[in-house]
Amino acid sequence: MFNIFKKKDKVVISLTSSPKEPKESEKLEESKKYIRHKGISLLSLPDNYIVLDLETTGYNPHFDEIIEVACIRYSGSEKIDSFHSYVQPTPYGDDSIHYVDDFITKLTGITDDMLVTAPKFKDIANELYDYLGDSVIVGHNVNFDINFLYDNFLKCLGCEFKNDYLDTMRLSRIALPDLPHHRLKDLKEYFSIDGVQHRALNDCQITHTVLSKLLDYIQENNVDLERYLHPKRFDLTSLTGDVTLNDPSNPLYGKHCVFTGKLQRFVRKDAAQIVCNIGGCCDNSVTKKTNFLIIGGLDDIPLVKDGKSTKMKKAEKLILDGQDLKILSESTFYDLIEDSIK
DNA sequence: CTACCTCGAGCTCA
DNA sequence: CTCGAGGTAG
Repeated sequence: MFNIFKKKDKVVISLTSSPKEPKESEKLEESKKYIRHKGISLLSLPDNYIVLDLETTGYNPHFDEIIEVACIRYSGSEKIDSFHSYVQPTPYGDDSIHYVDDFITKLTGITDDMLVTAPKFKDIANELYDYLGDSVIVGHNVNFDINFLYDNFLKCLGCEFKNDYLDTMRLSRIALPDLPHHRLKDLKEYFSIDGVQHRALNDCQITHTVLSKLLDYIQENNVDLERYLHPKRFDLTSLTGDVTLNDPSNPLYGKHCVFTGKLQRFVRKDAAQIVCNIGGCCDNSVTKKTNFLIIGGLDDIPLVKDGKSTKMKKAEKLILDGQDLKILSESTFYDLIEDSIK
């Protein structure tokens, strides 16, 4: 099985510009050069994949550098082979050779001595690039690693790193939403996994164990990944009210309601539930059936310029056509449902 | 109905 | 970066 997460495909055609093109579009081309065209974030795996981890001198791919890289290739749950190398970053300071500061040494155990004889990234770039091939990359918050690799491959080889990837942190947040945190450390404890953290190869092993535990859990508990692969907006028409709470004397009873804008006191689904309990019915768009349009705040919402959403404009037109439709302010709406929310 | 955009909140990586 | 809650266009 091989799911694909939908993503806007911002493919940029490069270098077709002629010298006579106006400045405006040249600037656009220029800005596009800094967009990373990465692979796709997956939620399930093909048979072959590579677990990867980097140690770096910091968080920022722009200023910081890779000091260790490790990968393990798997076929299913079986380890095939691995790749490991220290990487020598550019030294800092004067005479004495310093590659990493105390904080990073303390965190990772990697010292200047270990990097003196290490290859630079450009020396391993080809071998690593070939090793990774077009395999799916697995890692914890793997975007971090992908971004470092992307920049380094681009710089050293002039090519983009476009491999698809699976992020165990994303998977964990979906599978175990009740965990307070989803750091690798937390999952290591949660699943009782042994091993010292912050060494690249160890972290690969830990990440792989986390991965298989998560996949087992997802399998056993029928976790719905489809929802994240094809996100759907909540369908208000699917709501069913509690009949015992129906209030035939309420003006909303038996009427069709639509919301626009952001409500102060509720998310829309909860407000819709209240309407349904009264005995009303909620829809997602203004139609010939609509009796009430409830207006939340439109200020923050993009594309609503003149203070009127398209729902509001449509409603005003229908009212002119004689439809039994009233536009309610948010506070009027609260007055109407007051009795039902106790 | 389906697809895609946008914003803010919350979080993890060395 | 991802998700959820809002929007629009076709």
